[in-house]
Amino acid sequence: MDEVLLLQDEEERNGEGGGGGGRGGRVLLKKGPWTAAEDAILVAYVEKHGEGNWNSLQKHSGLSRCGKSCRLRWANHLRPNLKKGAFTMDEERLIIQLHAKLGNKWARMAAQLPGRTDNEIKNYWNTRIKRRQRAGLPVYPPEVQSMHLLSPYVHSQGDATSVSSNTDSDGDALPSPKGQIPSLNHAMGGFSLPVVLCDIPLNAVPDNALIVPSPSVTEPLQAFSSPSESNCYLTEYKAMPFSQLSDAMTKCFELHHPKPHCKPALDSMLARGFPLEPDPGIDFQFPGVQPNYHGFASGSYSCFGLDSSLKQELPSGQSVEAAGSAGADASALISPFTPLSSSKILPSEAHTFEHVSNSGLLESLLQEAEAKQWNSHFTSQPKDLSSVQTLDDHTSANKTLRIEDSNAGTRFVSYAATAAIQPISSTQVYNWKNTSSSRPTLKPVIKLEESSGGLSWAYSDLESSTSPNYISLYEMGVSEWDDGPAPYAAETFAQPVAAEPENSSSSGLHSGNYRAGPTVAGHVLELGSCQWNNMPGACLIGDFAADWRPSIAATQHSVDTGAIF
DNA sequence: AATACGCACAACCGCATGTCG
DNA sequence: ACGACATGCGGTTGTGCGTAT
Repeated sequence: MDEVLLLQDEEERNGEGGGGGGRGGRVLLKKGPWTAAEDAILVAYVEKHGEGNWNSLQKHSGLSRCGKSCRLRWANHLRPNLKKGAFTMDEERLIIQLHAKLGNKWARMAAQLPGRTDNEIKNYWNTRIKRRQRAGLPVYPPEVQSMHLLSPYVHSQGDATSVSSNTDSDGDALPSPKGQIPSLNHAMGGFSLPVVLCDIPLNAVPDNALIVPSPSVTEPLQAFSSPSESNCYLTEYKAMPFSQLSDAMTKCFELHHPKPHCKPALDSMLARGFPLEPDPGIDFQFPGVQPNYHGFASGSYSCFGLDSSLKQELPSGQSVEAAGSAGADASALISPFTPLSSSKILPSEAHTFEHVSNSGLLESLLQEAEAKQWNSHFTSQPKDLSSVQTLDDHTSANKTLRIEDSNAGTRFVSYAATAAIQPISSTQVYNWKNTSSSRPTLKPVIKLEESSGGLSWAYSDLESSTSPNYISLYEMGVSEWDDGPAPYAAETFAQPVAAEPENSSSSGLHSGNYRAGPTVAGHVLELGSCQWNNMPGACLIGDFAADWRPSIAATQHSVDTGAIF
């Protein structure tokens, strides 16, 4: 290779800052690969004088290299404790996770990979990872992808959906996503479902819940990062496209689920949780086929208990045997909770929770719990969930059960259903609860239409609409929870600011803003926070006509979709 | 055998930031 | 406060090698 000779004045023009420049006349600076002799000179100099003063090094070592080049050579190749060779699996995993978290902050990533340089990591990413894109694979593995789908700094580019605070908890600037979270969060409204998931035996999961615990998440939500004695570890999960569900699901459980007692339920969960069989006439491979149309299935469920450090005692007589009998799912939901500690907390002392929480969402959730005043239904006799859901709270997508058990301590169980409204390529989706091969009956519950006066909504009997601007929400799989699920699904959908939907037969036209309900999307899009929405039970899958897309893109910050129990 | 291509790696370049006088 | 200098970071380009055609 030819040597490239730079004159000193050229170097200055090249932004070297003139380090050592302008003082020694014309200096020939070599470029290109380093020779062993040059390396030896550099190593000897650094060993004698230490790192730094790179321009001085250039002047005094006899190397015809600019200081910058010396620093780079030292940092990337010559300094001690450099780890050579291919990245290990662990390192690769870490890189992916770090990149999902930090973006292209190679130096920060390198700081967490001892012996590795930012350049190495950068090269790794630019080659191996981008190869995935060429192959049509997601940049991130599904669990990581979903994990960060709704990270507060993830934007939908070019629209009003930015939820970024632009700073992380340390106040550091967060990277622009620059499409790093690609299609999953595109402008159409990649709001989906963040989930806080605790250690819940899978057999506690309702059939119709779509739960993908992702314990690979390395950073538990702050509010519950250390429930020392409980099994309440928290993980976060975001919804993911149908096309990735099965894989991710399997991986998450098989690879990561740390609680052996959850294992036995895996098969049944998989079996009953994912009969997402594509209609022969419908292409569900949307990400590749129709990049603008994605379906998200979402559902989650959370429970969280109090750590014994809270030291709250439950007075005698206020215990509950949280066992269900009236409804199979209800009992399944509640009874399998493994005991926490002996900690107790009174409803009136729910604020105690706040000291472990910095989440406004959680706060409201707890307020809700308090508002319920821990009704006597639940303290005295087995209940099915529907009896606990009697509170007419149309303002929240979350319902919180307070479960107090003299043995198991106090738990809050929050559950909700949230619609993951995405444009999908089909007008119909499947009820994954239905394990038969036949298509379940879909119940459209809402029809949204845009008119000059704003958005109008109506309960719809149509299975699908031919209107160019519509959203139909299909209720999916809540029958075991409630005999008549449609009302609540409808009631919480796109609530107008000034008026609640009146009843299940009403319809109305509402101009102006629609209040984003406290569902996931609302929080994500408005507050940039999404940590405390949890939903099991049902998911609503929206059908979007293609023409709806621009409108939604413009209004999704205020039009929320969700369903509550 | 010649060529094209992809890949991995190394190095460079421009810019931003920090430090110091 | 300002400028000069030093350093660090991230994007980009260059190079060599292996493989496929």
